[in-house]
Amino acid sequence: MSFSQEIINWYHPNKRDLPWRHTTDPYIIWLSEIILQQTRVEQGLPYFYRFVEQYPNIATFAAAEEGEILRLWQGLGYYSRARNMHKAAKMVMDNHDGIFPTTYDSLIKLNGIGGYTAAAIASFSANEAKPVLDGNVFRVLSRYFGIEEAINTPKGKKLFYELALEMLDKEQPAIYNQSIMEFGALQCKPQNPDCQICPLRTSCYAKQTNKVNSLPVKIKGRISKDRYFYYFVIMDEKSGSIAIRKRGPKDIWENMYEFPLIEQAAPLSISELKNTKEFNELFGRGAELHIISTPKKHILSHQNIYATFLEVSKISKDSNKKGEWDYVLLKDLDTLAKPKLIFAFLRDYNLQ
DNA sequence: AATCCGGGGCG
DNA sequence: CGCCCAGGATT
Repeated sequence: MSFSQEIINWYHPNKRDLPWRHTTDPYIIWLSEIILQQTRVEQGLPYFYRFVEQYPNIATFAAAEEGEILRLWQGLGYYSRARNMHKAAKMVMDNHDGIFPTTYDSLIKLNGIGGYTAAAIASFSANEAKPVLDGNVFRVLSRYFGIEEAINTPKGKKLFYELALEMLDKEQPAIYNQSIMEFGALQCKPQNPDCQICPLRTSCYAKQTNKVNSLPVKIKGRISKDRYFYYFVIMDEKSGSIAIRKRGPKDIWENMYEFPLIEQAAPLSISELKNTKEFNELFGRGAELHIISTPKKHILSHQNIYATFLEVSKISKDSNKKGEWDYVLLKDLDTLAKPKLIFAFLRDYNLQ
């Protein structure tokens, strides 16, 4: 039996019952595919339900404010996905008459949709014969066929794409694409796959040559930078407000909310912090500082953030000249999209 | 071609 | 701690 047929035969009795597998609505499939980018099914599932309920169709999604979408996305990470979805939704309303496209060539032009997602939506919603190429597919193909070319180089991606296209069952691309991804997720897992029960074990190159743990090949990487954030909690007791700022572009957490901060490349003591030019510009010389929490390590894909939260009082009257922050009522804080680091702090210190 | 962009789970 | 996850955009 062919590789493709074996994969499909494995799928039917072993597949998970996932909500986006009960529809061919490209909008619903789009929601699920963007949520699942670099995200495990179990982590994305609750977000998928919330988005479908809040925005049941493309029109309601496009009509929402970006901040509202970001707030619903809060905690899931890679927030450019949410911002790009909003742009894509508006593009569908403006350029496609509100009808979500189902062809690969139309989909690939939408913000946040690349080769993988375009192939996924086109095949799942309209059975277009385009192969998906995600982490699961790279792994299954490299192991089964013994491809030692790195999966994260242009040369490797081209090689794997050609193989993926060759293996694609053109008669049933939707089922085949689902099958090979599910096979990678459940059977041909990254770590410690149980090859003894794999239906492909006798013809699998990696299994037969004992290379399961060394495939796929991936060029290393990921040097993490250390950043030290000193967050200032400024309460206005009379109005029940707290100081908040919105992050700008070209850095992490674009358009999300946090406290006023001073960032350093190296750790500082509290007295050193008070003597910085930045501190004086923000608060003036008479301001008082009290540590709320010791440095908390927050790990992102390319950086380690060490965040210290400090309470500031007795700030001078002419502080905040540059409008670094706004005051927001504590009761309204929940409506703003905040990174995990911030909303976890608010929760832990009962400010929310 | 390389780097950036989150957060979580697992061994 | 390092690796990986239904990747894509930017430089």
